[in-house]
Amino acid sequence: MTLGTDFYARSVHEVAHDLVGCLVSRGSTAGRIVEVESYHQEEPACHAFIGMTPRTRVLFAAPGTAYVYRSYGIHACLNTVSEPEGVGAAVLIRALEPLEGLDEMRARRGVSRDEELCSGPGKLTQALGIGLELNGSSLVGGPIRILPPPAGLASPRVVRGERIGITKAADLPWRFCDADSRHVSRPWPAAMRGRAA
DNA sequence: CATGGGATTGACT
DNA sequence: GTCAATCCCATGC
Repeated sequence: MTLGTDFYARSVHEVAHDLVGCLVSRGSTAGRIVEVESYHQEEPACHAFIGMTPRTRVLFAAPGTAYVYRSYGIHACLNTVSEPEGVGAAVLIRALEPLEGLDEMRARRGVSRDEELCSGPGKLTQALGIGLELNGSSLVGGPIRILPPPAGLASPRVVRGERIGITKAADLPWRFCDADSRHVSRPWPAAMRGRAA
């Protein structure tokens, strides 16, 4: 059913790549992952770079744990803790294609267009009703569930590029997008969309 | 104990 | 394109 612990206990970049096309489900809402970014403790843009503190504790927890943090004092962002336990690494879920519970999402978001519901890390947590209280919860049988891509559906073309909105280590190509989705937070320049990663 | 910054968003010029 | 809102927590005195 949901992706298991072994799926997350790998290189965080492989996990990020493979998460594109998977489903995120919470309550009666669900969406398909179309954009992610990977973060690793060895690199200064990662919250775990400073080591284990009360704030970063969850990043070092068991693979398959949800790391939810507050961004700019306003938004919640959802990550999947990856790599073996003790390594601080996670994949930030940046955008979804809404699939189920669209009316509930519209009510929570206060907008109606499908493309505005989950096209950003702070937007999708609001649309799915994910708050800081879910920090540290399990993605393997917890209130948030991540499912493999529906059988029979073509695998997405994944394009790779630089991460968005960070000031440190901004040159690392650790952002992964569905090249053909209209639901990403920032559309890729058409010229760069030609080749899959 | 005070201060500063941030993996964002939406409104406005 | 610019900019403010808003809060947790790491850091430094």
